[in-house]
Amino acid sequence: MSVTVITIPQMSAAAITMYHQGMGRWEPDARGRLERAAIALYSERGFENTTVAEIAARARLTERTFFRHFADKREVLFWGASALQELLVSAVADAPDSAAPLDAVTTALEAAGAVLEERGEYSRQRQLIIAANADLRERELIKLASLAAALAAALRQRGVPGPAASLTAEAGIAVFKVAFASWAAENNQRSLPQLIRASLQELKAMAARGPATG
Amino acid sequence: MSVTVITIPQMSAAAITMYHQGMGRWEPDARGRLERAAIALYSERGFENTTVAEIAARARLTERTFFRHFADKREVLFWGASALQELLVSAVADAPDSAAPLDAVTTALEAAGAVLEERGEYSRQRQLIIAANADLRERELIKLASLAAALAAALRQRGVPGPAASLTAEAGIAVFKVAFASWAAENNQRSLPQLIRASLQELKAMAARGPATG
DNA sequence: AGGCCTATGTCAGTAACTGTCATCACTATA
DNA sequence: TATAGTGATGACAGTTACTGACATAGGCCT
Repeated sequence: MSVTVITIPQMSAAAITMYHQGMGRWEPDARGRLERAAIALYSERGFENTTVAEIAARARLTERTFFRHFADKREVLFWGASALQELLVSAVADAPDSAAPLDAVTTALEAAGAVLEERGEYSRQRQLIIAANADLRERELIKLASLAAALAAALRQRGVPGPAASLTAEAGIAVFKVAFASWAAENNQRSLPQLIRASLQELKAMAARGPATG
Repeated sequence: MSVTVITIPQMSAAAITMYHQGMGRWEPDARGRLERAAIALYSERGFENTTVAEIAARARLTERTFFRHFADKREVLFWGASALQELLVSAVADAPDSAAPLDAVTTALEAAGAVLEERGEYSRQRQLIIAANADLRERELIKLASLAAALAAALRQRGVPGPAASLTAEAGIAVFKVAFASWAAENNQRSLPQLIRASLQELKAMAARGPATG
């Protein structure tokens, strides 16, 4: 049983500019080179048909160095999720006190959706890679689950009781999933934040309907 | 790129009883022996600290045979999910036409919950193993996602439009997750179906609240 | 009797990861 | 200015999950 902790090597900006003056020991931005090489290869020939050795070779590095930067072969596509998670959590924390829990979550998701839409090209390419492979879909789900847990925690900070917080967060993620799927499917007819709002309305309508309401 | 299809070897009941009369070529119920060995070892020393070779050895079989019965090391704990999924889907299909989508889903989940509660001891042991390992949690999430997809398809059969069906199914799964977590946490104070009903009520209340209802 | 079927064994191979130690440009300090 | 770190990478061996190909030998059918 061993837990590997990944520390991200950082090369100073000075070192990067100095390299081209012949000063650096290594070509700069190893992590970025690995990431670009991986995404290119995953796109070209698929995730399963790409070996870590090939990624490293294209980035002019060794396999060992790949695993120093990324915990595993999948994580290349997911390490950015933590930044998005922080964005979401602070958006929920900053929502006005008057906002209902579900609305606070949805507003936060709209903001995140806007960010994703800025990186539209990258987002779609990444989504294609993930959709094509079962292992990657697994990883995506656990990232979303972690997002839901973080949102639930943020809601509890706002005074929402435990189970309601979990349920609201999970429902918010469901809203996001459905909206994102529509966005990826249709060709930019509606923006991601718009789709998120629409999906939320649908959730509310669905929950309100039916005989056994209380 | 290769997809391995697992065909489950079946030994006839006759062959099983005949074995103890010295007739069979192999000890019977290889699959069951592998499953029991795996669960025992996962419980004793954890999933990561158990090798497939050890499981096979305890079951008096080879590693290769393990992979003929289970697609991978995790699948031992999840192959039963397909039966549960079929139960869920047919319960949704059989719900009365008058039932609202979300209520049809929840009723189905209550039935599944009752089944899980029968296997209470096994369910809890399995849950402990899964909770202790990230890879297993990933696998569980994708099984739940597949369940959600199957439920959504069943709802569409009932005439529920696409996005609403997805959203209802996802919400149903969220309800189930929260209820199951409570059930595993508290000591049999409330039954699983009861907890599912309570969780559903909470979802409905949450969706109804707030200013931006329409 | 002969031949097919099936569950398992045997064995060799690939590729994802991990641990350990060496290297050597850069940096801080004496 | 010598010297002692520091940090990112390389080199390399080892483990383990998984796959493919072929062998084996009971049971069954004709």
